[in-house]
Amino acid sequence: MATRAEVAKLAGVSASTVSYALNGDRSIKEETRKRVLKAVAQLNYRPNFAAGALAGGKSKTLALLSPSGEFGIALIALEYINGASAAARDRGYHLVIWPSQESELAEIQTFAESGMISGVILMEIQFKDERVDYLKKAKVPFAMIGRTEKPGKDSYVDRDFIGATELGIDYLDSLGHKKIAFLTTDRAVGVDTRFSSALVEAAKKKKMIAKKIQVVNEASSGRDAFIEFHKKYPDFTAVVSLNDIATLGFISGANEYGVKIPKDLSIVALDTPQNHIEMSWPPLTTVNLPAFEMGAKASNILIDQIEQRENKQNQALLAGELVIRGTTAKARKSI
Amino acid sequence: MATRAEVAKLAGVSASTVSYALNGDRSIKEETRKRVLKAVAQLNYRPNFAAGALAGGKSKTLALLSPSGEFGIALIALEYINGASAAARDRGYHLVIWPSQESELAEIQTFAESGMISGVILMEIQFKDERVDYLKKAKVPFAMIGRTEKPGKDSYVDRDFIGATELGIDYLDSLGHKKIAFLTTDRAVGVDTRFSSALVEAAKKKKMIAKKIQVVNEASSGRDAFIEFHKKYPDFTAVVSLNDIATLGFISGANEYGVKIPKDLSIVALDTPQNHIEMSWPPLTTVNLPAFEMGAKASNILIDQIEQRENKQNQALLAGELVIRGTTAKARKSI
DNA sequence: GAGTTTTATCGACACGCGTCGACAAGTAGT
DNA sequence: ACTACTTGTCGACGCGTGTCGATAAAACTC
Repeated sequence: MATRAEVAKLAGVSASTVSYALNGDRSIKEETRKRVLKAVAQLNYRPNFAAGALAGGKSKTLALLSPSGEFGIALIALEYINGASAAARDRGYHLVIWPSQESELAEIQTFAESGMISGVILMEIQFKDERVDYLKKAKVPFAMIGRTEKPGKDSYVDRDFIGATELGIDYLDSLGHKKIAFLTTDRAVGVDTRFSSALVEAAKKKKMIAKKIQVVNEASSGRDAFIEFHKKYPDFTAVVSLNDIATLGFISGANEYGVKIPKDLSIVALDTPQNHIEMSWPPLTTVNLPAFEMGAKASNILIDQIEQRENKQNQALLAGELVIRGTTAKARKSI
Repeated sequence: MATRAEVAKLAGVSASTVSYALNGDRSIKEETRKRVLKAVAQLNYRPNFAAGALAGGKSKTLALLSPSGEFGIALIALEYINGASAAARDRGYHLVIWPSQESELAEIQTFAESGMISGVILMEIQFKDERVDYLKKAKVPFAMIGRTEKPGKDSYVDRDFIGATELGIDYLDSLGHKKIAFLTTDRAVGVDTRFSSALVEAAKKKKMIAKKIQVVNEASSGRDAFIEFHKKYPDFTAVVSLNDIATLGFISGANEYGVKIPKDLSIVALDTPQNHIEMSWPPLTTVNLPAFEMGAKASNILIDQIEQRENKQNQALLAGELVIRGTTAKARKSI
């Protein structure tokens, strides 16, 4: 592999000039720069990663902390990872996946100090999240996908819950649905309640009746939810789901009981990653979760922060778009 | 962050002695080593990553090439990533996710040469895979999850197709199923045919009738498959599925047509990642795909290779285990 | 006990880059 | 014409580690 010195020789300049020509930290005559770039291309030169990190103290590597649950990384994480990884690459950074237990939190700091890592992306943020507190104390730059109860000035990317629910509700309203139920996992006050309270608000605006059905993140729970729904709200015509896996179970339940989707019952899913949509039949109408974009945005925000562009926006909310597929239709005339 | 020099001073030895004490490349008096380790612990010293890479030419970083399909990283990839990442960490390595287009293949080589990457893990291996050819030519160490038609001495981890299908078939046999269908995506000769031909063999051994139903990797295709199955093979009592997503559609179809699972029809899925199981109702009986272990094994094989432990086994086949859940029961008495 | 090998340690250097200070040449202001 | 900047370039140094050669001490050999 070519080194800086070789490029310098070929271009007839000094080694440091090559550096400046490439990084643009000092003014360089345009003609010289061109000569350098030509030499770079000719030799297929690429700055040595380790040397750069050593000399400059910048590793250009981001860590994505993934709380490894029972099944490891959560499904949705895939698209975050994809987005974050692609955006990082576009800016000359790398993304390493860091399956983390809580016990390993201290390790992150050590690695950050050892130059391995420039910043951290966190997912599955809790209302109160000790990881956030820790990283702040340790002065490791970080960005969240999701947000804590009071994010303050911390960097984050999150869903625009209000926008997303309104997209779904307004669409159901336009189809004539007036009595709906919604599936949610929220138990106590926490991250999940952001969605359900936004939904209640949106429904109220449209003068809909919206009843809550509690689920957990399992297909079987979705099926139970259908049974509950079927019994308690026989005259309801639509369901909004805030949990992707339960949705699939819910549809199974409907199939099982002979309730036709979308003729008898419409379903809109609000928090379903792209990859899950292909797994349902009929294909789900969703307000899609722009997970790829969220991951990408998280990377960009984090890199801005690392590079000290403090003027830049470091918080973002993304709503997603309504994508009409096969689980919604006009409300059947109410009984 | 503490440096090697500080550790040396505290331990009362030279800097190089610290190196040798930690890396064990030269003999060190046991007492000295202990003193060094104590100092290391005391200062919470961790060798600077970049410096190590620069001096030693070893970056201790693995790249996992993920062919970014339509939806980015494939679902199953998650567990591979988890496993590979965890195993890498245990051996002091890092795993970066590399969303790759074919066009970027050359980039990998450059990065490998620039010291950024020590080796590559490949997934979604094709029978003929140009990436494999490229990496071999470029002399970048690599390991495959899956394998090419003729892997030769290349490192790989793959499923034990024969073992996995036999587990599934033998179980169905023990339940009295004698006429089965199987869902598969194989069209031409390729990776997918490994599974179906193993299945045909296993069925023959048990004197079962096994009919093939062609699907593609979509839920709707699985539903179509059910309809085909229902019409063509009304007296068949079991289905083996080799495609996870189609399986879910197949079950939807069964629900829709009032065919009760497992009473009327048993289903065994052979290639279903853990994360998909939770999405079906009833819960799927599977021969589980040990994806985490496969990822971990791939890391370990690759690291062995990078560190030149050539004596070690560099190919492995994993069968998985039969996990009985809710989609299998004794065969209904045949008509 | 002289010669030889082994063990344990040290000092020095190289890896390739970022960046600071120096300096020559050019430009602007008076 | 003198000073005061600015622009463009270079040489030198340091980042923290791996590792080679040298050396002193210890352990064998006959």
